[in-house]
Amino acid sequence: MVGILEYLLKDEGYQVTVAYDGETGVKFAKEEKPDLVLLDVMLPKMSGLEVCNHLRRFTTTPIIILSAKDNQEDVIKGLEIGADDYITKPFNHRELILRVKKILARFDLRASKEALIIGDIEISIAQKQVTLKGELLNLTPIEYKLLYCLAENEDRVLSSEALIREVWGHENWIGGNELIKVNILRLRKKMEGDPSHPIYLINVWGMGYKLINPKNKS
Amino acid sequence: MVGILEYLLKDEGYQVTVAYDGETGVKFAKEEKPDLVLLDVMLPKMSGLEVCNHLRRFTTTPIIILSAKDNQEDVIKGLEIGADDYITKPFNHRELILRVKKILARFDLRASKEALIIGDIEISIAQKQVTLKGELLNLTPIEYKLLYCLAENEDRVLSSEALIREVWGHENWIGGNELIKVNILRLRKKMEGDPSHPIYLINVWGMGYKLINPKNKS
DNA sequence: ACAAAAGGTTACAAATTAATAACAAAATTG
DNA sequence: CAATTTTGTTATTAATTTGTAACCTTTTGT
Repeated sequence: MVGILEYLLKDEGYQVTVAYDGETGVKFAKEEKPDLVLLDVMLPKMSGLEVCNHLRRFTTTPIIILSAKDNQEDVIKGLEIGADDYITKPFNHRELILRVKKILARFDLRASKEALIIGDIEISIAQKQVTLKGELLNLTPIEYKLLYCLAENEDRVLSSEALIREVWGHENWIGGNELIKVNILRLRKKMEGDPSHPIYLINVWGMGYKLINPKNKS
Repeated sequence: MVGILEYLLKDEGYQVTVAYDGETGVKFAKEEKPDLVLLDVMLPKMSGLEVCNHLRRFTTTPIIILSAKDNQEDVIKGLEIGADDYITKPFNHRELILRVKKILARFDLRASKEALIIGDIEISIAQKQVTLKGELLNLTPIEYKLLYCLAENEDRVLSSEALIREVWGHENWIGGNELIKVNILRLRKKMEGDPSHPIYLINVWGMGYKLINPKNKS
């Protein structure tokens, strides 16, 4: 049974950790913080319902319960305790995958929305950090603000004046053009493969700068 | 249909307000701020999905979608838009009540976890104690609060200002940056193997501090 | 082609910021 | 109330960031 599930899920590209009894299951859940728990109600050492109850004390990770078709009571108890969905055995393989996907999609929605993504650039607002192709860029606060400001206005050209106002908060054109030039350069050095031929941070002559997704042809 | 639902829910002790079309539904939701919204996808004037979308603009109230069994597309769309659960028609009365209870319980739960776990750190809220790899850390009240605050926002960078507000309750930026620095140092001395090279309590230059689980590669 | 304007690059000094240590005030404890 | 612990303040040092200015390159209009 565990083997089938493991095979099915890994085949879909998920990373799977298995436990053969409730106790180790809870332990793994604590350690690894999975995105989803698949839980059989019939388990050695600790019943699936106990496990479910236990998990809910320290996490809101979605839990799907697996139970025999003739054991609806446990399903109902499980949902009461805080499980998110259930599947009855024997189950259709496709249905299982579908449910897993659905639940994950639902819970994904809450966490995301906290990032701006432009091509390979990901700006995590919560972490105040930027990754490029998964690698962390070590941006300074000014650089971060500048990039964030441009990212919010993807494809739109922002004038130096506008940037000075947005990023520095200077109303009176202090620092002027030099400030922009240097800091754009600094950003490019960190995020462009070849800073002399930028593909993300583009200058429009006489107008200002814009951030683009190089994969969007236009 | 509406009648059945109203009867079922009132029978369970819930206070129910009904609306027969999307527009008035949204209006009521704005006015009465319900704890839960039950939403049929087939509605006059405004589709259930539109209503869902609209509600999500001003509230995080849990939303359960009702749809016919042969209309799974709308369910998926609904979940994408931000619904929390769905029930297919025709539905089992007991199941409906269960789902409602479960959703309400989950949204209640957020507040009342027993422990926060981040890597090897376990913060027992009831006991106000912290263990690292099972060993008890002797934290002072301020240190505990600081760690707790950071743990609640795992991975999220908190600025010194935010921490001063959350931990000390000072609105007026009293104590300032120094206070944070020193207390971060004190925490690190107690919980980091090598306080000079922290693996949990990380600084992001110019931004603030965050607590991370070093086992989560990212 | 040439000058003017705009953008790119480099180098450096001033200003911030973080880590750390030492000390004094305040709060707890017995 | 004295002793201990906790907490806030200040000072020092090292590292990092940031603005400024000088200089070079590209674009544009004549």
